[in-house]
Amino acid sequence: MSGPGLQGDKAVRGGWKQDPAGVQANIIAVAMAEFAMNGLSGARMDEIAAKTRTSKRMIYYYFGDKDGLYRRVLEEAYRKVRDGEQRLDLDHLPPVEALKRLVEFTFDHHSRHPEFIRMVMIENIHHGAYMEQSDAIRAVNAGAIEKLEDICRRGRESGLFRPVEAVELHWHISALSFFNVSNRATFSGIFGDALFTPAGQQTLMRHVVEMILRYVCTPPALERHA
Amino acid sequence: MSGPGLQGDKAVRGGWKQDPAGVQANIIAVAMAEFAMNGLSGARMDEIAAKTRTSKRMIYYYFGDKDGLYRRVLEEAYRKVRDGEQRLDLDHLPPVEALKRLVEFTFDHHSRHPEFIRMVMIENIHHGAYMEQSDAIRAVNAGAIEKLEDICRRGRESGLFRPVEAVELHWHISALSFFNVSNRATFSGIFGDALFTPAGQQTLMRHVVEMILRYVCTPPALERHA
Amino acid sequence: MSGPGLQGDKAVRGGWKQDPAGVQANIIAVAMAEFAMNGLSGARMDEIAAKTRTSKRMIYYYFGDKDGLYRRVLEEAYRKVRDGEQRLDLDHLPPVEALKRLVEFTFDHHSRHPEFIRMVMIENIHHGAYMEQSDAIRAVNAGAIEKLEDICRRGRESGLFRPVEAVELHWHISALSFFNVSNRATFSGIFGDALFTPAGQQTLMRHVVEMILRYVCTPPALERHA
Amino acid sequence: MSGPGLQGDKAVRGGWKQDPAGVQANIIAVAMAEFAMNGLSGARMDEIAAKTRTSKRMIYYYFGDKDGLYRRVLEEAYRKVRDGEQRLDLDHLPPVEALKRLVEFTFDHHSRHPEFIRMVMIENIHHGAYMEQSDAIRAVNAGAIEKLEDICRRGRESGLFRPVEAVELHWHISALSFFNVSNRATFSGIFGDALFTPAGQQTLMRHVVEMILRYVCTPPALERHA
DNA sequence: TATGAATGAGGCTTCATTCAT
DNA sequence: AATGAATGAAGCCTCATTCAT
Repeated sequence: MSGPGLQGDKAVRGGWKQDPAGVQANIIAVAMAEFAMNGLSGARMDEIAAKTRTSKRMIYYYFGDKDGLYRRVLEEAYRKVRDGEQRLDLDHLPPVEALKRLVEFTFDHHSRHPEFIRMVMIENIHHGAYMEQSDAIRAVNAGAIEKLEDICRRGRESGLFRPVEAVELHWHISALSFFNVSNRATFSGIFGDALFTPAGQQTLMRHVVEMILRYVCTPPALERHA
Repeated sequence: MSGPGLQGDKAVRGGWKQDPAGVQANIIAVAMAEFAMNGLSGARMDEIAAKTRTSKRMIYYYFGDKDGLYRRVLEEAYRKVRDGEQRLDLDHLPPVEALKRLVEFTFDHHSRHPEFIRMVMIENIHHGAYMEQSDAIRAVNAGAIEKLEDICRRGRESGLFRPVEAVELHWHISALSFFNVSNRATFSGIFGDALFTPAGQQTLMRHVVEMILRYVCTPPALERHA
Repeated sequence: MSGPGLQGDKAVRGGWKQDPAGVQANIIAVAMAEFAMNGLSGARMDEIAAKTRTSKRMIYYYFGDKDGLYRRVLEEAYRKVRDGEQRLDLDHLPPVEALKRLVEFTFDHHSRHPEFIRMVMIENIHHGAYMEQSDAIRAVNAGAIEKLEDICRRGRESGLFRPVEAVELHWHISALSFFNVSNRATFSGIFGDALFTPAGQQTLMRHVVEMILRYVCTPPALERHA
Repeated sequence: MSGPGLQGDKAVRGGWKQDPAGVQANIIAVAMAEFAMNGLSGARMDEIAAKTRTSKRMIYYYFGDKDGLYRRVLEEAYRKVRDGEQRLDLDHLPPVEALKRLVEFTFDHHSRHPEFIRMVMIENIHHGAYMEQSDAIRAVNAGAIEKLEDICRRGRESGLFRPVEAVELHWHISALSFFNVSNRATFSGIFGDALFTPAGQQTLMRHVVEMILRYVCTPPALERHA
């Protein structure tokens, strides 16, 4: 296999027509859509190649094989989501407000990035085997709970929060935000889609925020933010 | 064409060697394990047949094709889980206790039936397309929230519960119980598996119960059950 | 293979419920429709059995295997058609009239028995291999040209006909009558179906009669019968 | 998906080892023999592939599936036959001679191309369903009766022909020429093969020509050409 | 005579991947 | 860097037929 050397993120070079970074980005975007839509074994290399602006050969050239492509797409999915989270600036907000904002953001962000949710679902179907092989994914997620740890610390210091583990709190927030997207099909298939209309989602988000706050806050906080 | 008609649930008659119901049950059990393990396109009919006590041909005889088998397995997964829930007797418990028991049961039950969780994940990967075709699945799930509705009603009548929608409450309980199993691989891959040790799971369950109760109960309730 | 003994054409016996001859006739009728519709390899034993008033096992009991059933169906197809021809009484007609009637009858009869035409097409697709094995079919067709021989003889004796071979004349009549049914699909697909409307078919039949008469008759005959 | 785009008719370029046009032609030739021999459902893709200079996979690459291959083979069969007809130059002959030549050519051509006859038989067994889907086949056959129309017009203008429809005349010629090949097996099985020996065929062809001429010509023509 | 269950062989098709230029 | 042609392994499914009662 004669893979490429280093493919920097630098795009178009000089007056060339070639654009390795752009081609790779295009492949990844197309592949993410296909994997998210059909799963790992459900996605077809031919289909991916056809929707690409380049050829099948190039996919193998850049990513080695289907698994390599999948791994890279999974990495990018995490990267994109974590990048989005980085732009949240909560340091200047009081802890309750900050937590409220974080939950709202997570709930909304997940619902706006179903491909990410689906990539994670797929990775779980595969028992996390690909993520395990990828240092990049672990690196990308390293700072995922720093924000929450800061909020928890500040909340506890101000006496508004009970002592709760940041990781566990992240688990709660994730569960509610993730399930909302991941299980929409089956849940609405059984119980109707009232919760998934725009109005239903808004209410649901408010309630999720409230649930988290009621869980974290010492009793008096409830009155202030419900 | 060459499939069987309706196959009653009556199993072995007299000293027969033939046992249609048993053969079908065996196929379904094996197939559930394979589908849960590998997904719909990931599962192999050959593999399923090999692990069966019968032959590939019989799978097609009874279930038509791979999709037909999958649909039937999905049905059975739902049926098994709902049957388990039916055995819960909460009517004699006061509402807070009943809700506590229901949440614990759900959390525990889901964690004890990962194949069910995985079948539902897979069905969601497929956008709920197979469930949509199955009247049986809708029928099986019809009574899924009756218990919860009863608890909510009793809780509100006794003044202990705020008014909450049973379906939405079911959503919250499901989200927390489902995510615990469905996303275990990726979550522990990123944040470690502390939450998934036996001790971690017990703590988590307690916290999930508390989260639900804090959400549902009018303030004084918290002291009584936290 | 434990085939049946003699299955006489005698139908229902005494007060029995069983009716071997009727069952066989039913099977043959169904099978003829299926073979005629789909060809030998295209027809499905399951499909045939399902449309029968009996079971698959009985088909094998009576006819041995698929080929045996096919052979028997082919025999019956020939028998039915030749039986129809026997009912034509041409002896009392003058030869030109008799020939005219025979051609009209053949053309019409073929068009009314497309299953027969299709069975013969199918047998030709199979290079006549099954007919070759069947003494019954040869026997059934033995007298097929006696009528025509008689007409030719009478025509020639009366000076109205040129000397023509009865077998060859049969060939001409068959060709025109057979093709009309056998190639209807492709011919009308290419050239439209004007020739196959009721009006078109009537004209065509008149022209076929004329063509045969012009071929057979000494010149003056034309004026009399065109 | 993974099929080729349009494959130009340009064959081998330079010193290539690859030869798409040649490979396709080879597949078509082999497939035509197999389909003609065994029918559509009777033909085996494995058998076809084995007799090919390439692999089964390439058949699917170029033709999609068995039906696609069959359709293409049917197209080529029609194309080959119509191409042969195009090479007939009848414009310079007087109409009676031209018609005679055309009938002789058709009779002979059909008997020299039994695969074509068998493909058309098979297509009729399938009720013309594949031809219906193929614009190519309709296109190929578009000009099939132009020659005959010209002959009829010239014959009528010279007073030698009665007015006859070219399409219907084509039907008569086709019927006699087609049946000669299509029903040879059953006809000779019943009536012997005297008509199908070389001598028998020559006589038969003369008689078919005579039959057509007698049908078309005004009376005096008969003496000149019988 | 009758029937549902069972079967092995073989059919068609698709997949990710590599080659040749 | 790029492309159409080519491939082997393996997938799903169907068929005529027989068994057991």
